[in-house]
Amino acid sequence: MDVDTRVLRYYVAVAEHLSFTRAAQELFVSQPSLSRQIQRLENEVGAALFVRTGRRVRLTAAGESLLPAARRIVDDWRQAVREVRTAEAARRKLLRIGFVATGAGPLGRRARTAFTSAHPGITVEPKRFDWGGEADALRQGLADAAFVWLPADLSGLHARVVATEARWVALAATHPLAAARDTVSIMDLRDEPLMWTRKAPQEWVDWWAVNPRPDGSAPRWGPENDNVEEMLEHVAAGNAVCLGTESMAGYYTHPELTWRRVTDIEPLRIAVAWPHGRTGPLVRAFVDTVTGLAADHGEPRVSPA
Amino acid sequence: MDVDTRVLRYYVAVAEHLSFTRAAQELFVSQPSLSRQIQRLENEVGAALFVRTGRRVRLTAAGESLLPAARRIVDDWRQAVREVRTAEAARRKLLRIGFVATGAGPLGRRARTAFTSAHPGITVEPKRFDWGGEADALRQGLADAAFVWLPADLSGLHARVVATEARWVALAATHPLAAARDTVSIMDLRDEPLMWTRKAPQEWVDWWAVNPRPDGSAPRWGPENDNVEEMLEHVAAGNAVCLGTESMAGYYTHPELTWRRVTDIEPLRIAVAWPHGRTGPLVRAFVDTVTGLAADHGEPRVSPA
DNA sequence: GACCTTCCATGCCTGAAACGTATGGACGCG
DNA sequence: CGCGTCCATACGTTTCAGGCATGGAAGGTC
Repeated sequence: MDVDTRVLRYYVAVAEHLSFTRAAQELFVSQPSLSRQIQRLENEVGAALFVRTGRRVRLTAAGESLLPAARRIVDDWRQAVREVRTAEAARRKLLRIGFVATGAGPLGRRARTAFTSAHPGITVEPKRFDWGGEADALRQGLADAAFVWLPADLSGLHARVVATEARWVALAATHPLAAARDTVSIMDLRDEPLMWTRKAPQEWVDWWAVNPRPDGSAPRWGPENDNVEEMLEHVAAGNAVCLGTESMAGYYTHPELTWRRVTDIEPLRIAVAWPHGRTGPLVRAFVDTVTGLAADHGEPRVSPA
Repeated sequence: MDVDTRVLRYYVAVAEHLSFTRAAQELFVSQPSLSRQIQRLENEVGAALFVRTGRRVRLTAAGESLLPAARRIVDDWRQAVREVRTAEAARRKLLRIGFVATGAGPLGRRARTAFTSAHPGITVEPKRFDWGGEADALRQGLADAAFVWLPADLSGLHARVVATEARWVALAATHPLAAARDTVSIMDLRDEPLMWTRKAPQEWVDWWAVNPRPDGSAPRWGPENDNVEEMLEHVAAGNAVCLGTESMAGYYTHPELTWRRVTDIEPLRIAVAWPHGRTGPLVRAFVDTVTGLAADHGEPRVSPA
């Protein structure tokens, strides 16, 4: 009689991929676990939802008819939670700004101070998320606005690009390249194990890793991590190198770490983003503050993608 | 990010009763467990849903705003599951008839055989439920039609009273009343421990127990049970007596059990019931079969309550 | 036709969470 | 000022989702 929305998400994912294996990868669960959850659900509703015939999976009539309800419930709950979280923040006079690592760098701090002096009653609450988490945080109502690092999934969001930052590479202080060069080329990093994360989609990881490289080769992959601190720990320990932003080179100085500018890869584009739908006046005011500051400093002002 | 519809039902129940204790009773969970679940939910959505101020519970603004979504999701899922179950039964050419204990007695069996000969391709599947479970089974799509023992919660259902049955009492074969009387009065049972169940609502239990008694007294309560078999085991063991129907006196004969007619209490009314909304032609045909047979034998034909 | 790959299901173990019982603590009432 | 009511917390138990290892069936290849 009862279901968890998690199970409904599983069901929708399998229905969309028509594959347990691929759905399990997308959902970050093991394939056996997913199989069992679907079996449980089928048992609960008293009908098979999928026909598994060897290497092909397809929906049964029951599976087709239940699917819209599953999507509806998942979306309904998502939206309801988002609204409650947003309303609660508004009630507490909070403006929650999501970001990753250094966010928009100096622009973020300038925006925060400018906004605070213009709206003295409001507390601006910076909220740090794991790699690729800022955009989801907006969709889940965990932040009111965010500095999103592109590329990112912007569905359900408005976004304006407000800054770009050159990319740098972090090396262990003892790394040969640190001594040899003031700036490096992406091809200098050909054989270096590069950090990656499973928190962000593949597209995001590939963009950061410059995959494929200009010569068509693939990067060598190093350890996985969820956020800046973990990443830099690995780098300082000499297990890998990582790409980051110019701001990160300034913010995360560390005796065992050396930053070098990478000259021949495209810079990071940073957008200020906020969710679709009714947004409070504070969000609009913050976005305007950011875009105003960005324009003053010659940053591009771009329409949403 | 995820919720179980169970938790949403808990939330709705607390919101309706504005009391954790009473909601817990209605939900058949302990009050501490309910408190924990609500806390979890509040933590999940990031806002208090209730204000607990000593002996009074009331909704917060967040609680008010989340409530419609919670109701919507619970109902949505209920309905979706009901439709899938019903469609699956139709696909398998099944007509599932819910009942409790002996259902409508001889009328039920006559209806079944008549229906089966008129619809040879259809399998009629009798489905036995625990006390008070027939009506819920209809709402949950676990049966297509049912013989419902009144009083019952008929919300969401159509119902027609098709039979009445005199009530009898079951006694251990060794019970003094069994030897002394051919029929008994409800007041003869004043001091006998009477069976009861927590599967059915209080109103149902009270009606069966004739509570209050004609003289205003309350029954003496004996052990709890979920269905006929459990009930009669207790009675045969001499732990209690129980009220039942005339059919039960005929169906559940047992060397250690004696049945006696109770002369001075109102008979059981039995309705054939089916869910609101689109129903297949089979359901309608079955209902017509039953009402036709009931009319042939002089049973009342009554509109829904 | 035998082999191999692919993909879902099953068995087994582990960790988290939901439940119940017992108990604490705050408020209202007599 | 005790007493009852009602929600929260503590603790032990059971249930269940998750991962890993493995089985078994379907389809493709040589």
